[in-house]
Amino acid sequence: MKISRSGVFHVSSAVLGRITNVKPANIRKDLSYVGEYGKPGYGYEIDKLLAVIEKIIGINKLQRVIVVGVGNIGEALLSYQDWPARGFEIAGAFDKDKRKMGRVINGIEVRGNSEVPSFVKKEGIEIAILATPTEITQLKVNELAQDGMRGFYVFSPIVINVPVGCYVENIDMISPLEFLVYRLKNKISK
Amino acid sequence: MKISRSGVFHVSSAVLGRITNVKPANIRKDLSYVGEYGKPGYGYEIDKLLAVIEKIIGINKLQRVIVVGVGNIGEALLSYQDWPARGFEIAGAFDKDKRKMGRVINGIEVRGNSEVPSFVKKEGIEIAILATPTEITQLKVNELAQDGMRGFYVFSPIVINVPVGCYVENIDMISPLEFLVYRLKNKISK
DNA sequence: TTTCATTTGTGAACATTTTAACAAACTTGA
DNA sequence: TCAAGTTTGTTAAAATGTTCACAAATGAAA
Ligand SMILES: NC(=O)c1ccc[n+]([C@@H]2O[C@H](COP(=O)([O-])OP(=O)(O)OC[C@H]3O[C@@H](n4cnc5c(N)ncnc54)[C@H](O)[C@@H]3O)[C@@H](O)[C@H]2O)c1
Ligand SMILES: NC(=O)c1ccc[n+]([C@@H]2O[C@H](COP(=O)([O-])OP(=O)(O)OC[C@H]3O[C@@H](n4cnc5c(N)ncnc54)[C@H](O)[C@@H]3O)[C@@H](O)[C@H]2O)c1
Repeated sequence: MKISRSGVFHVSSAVLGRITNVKPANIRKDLSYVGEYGKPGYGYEIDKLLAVIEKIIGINKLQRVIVVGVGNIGEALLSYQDWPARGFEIAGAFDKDKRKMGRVINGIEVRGNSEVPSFVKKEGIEIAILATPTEITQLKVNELAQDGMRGFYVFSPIVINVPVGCYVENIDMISPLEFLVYRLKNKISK
Repeated sequence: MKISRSGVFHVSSAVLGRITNVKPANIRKDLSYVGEYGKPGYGYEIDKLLAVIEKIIGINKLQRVIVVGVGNIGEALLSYQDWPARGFEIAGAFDKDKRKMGRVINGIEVRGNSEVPSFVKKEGIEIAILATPTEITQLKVNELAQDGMRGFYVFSPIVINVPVGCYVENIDMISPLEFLVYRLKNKISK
């Protein structure tokens, strides 16, 4: 449910709790850690709350990233329409495969691996999304760290190591499905 | 690091901890909750440990699922090569778009929406992966629940409600990227 | 204004998770 | 067989996270 832009300008922790399946007290406590944004008897101003949260996360200004590896996942990412709404822009895409280089997907040109260093330097980009084959992902991260990248969002289901000053987030798209199987089997409502 | 099938047949909590960045005591405690599989002075037999875990999760036998919505993500899922290694098989795929129906991707035929009820009944499938536009995902889940589906793996970044006896797992592919931005900004090593 | 109904922020109670520490159990090699 | 060296499973302590409950603050209505 989109509660913003629908004639409602404020929201209580009770309502937020109903929407998100989180206990209201928990929501209030969490928000209290980052400041006091609510008014007693009224709730939280939605626009203000969103702005504050986006500022805290750091997605209040557009984040430009590159995609490395334009295979199944990489292509889906390039074709994704909601990047701007989420505060991101895919500034460039790279693949080692000659058959993919030169292709333009959703307005984004796929470049060769060798262009990475100059591209990210010129564009001032620090975050890379990796959708490369699992076997080479760690090597690729090492390489990109050398090129000055500092944030890595990795789709390979492995533990990735990075130098100090660099940060990595992993996503394993299959694990939640395994967990679903487990819950189904054991009737675990969560 | 793949530690199985490499001449090593057992592994200690210390080694598992190094690989996964988890404290050894934590690994031992967690494993102790599901039984006693380790030998003092020796560690855990890798094959046995894997078998036990797969059995507990329920992925020791092949899990057959359907994919609903063959767009960017849906197509990437159909093309994914590692489903068998992970214990899954995509038994069928469905889309409402006539242009996608009939297409065969990675050996899987894309069928029309209307075929879902008979297909899942005949094939005895209970789990659906939804890669549909965010706006219609909840509706689609309701529909599939009517058709007898009991597990839903949802790619839309929204809270999904299901009837009792049904289970849902969500994956928001963008949130981890937002968190990466936050960590980068605040130098949070995790 | 004043009253009534809401809703926040938080201190304290309660619950869960993580960590450290170590006796007991096992392997290995002599 | 025995002694030395590992590593487990578990207990208890410490740390972290969640929930309750309520005074204080605010908005809305009269
Ligand atoms: N496809 C899925 O649905 C899916 C599901 C779960 C996990 N994953 C994981 O996501 C990752 C990517 O999967 P995929 O299915 O998109 O793989 P893919 O094989 O379709 O794509 C990999 C791409 O990386 C490119 N590449 C290879 N080496 C490169 C290099 N050195 N530099 C730049 N590009 C290079 C390849 O040319 C290819 O285009 C894998 O780790 C996979 O396990 C994918
Ligand atoms: N593409 C990405 O990289 C990405 C990233 C993050 C989140 N997501 C989320 O994943 C979901 C799917 O995204 P996408 O990019 O694959 O979307 P998409 O628009 O490319 O694909 C959606 C598919 O669903 C089909 N569809 C529509 N209505 C249907 C119906 N009633 N029954 C069956 N099929 C129907 C469409 O024909 C289309 O093929 C969305 O919720 C999106 O927010 C996607």
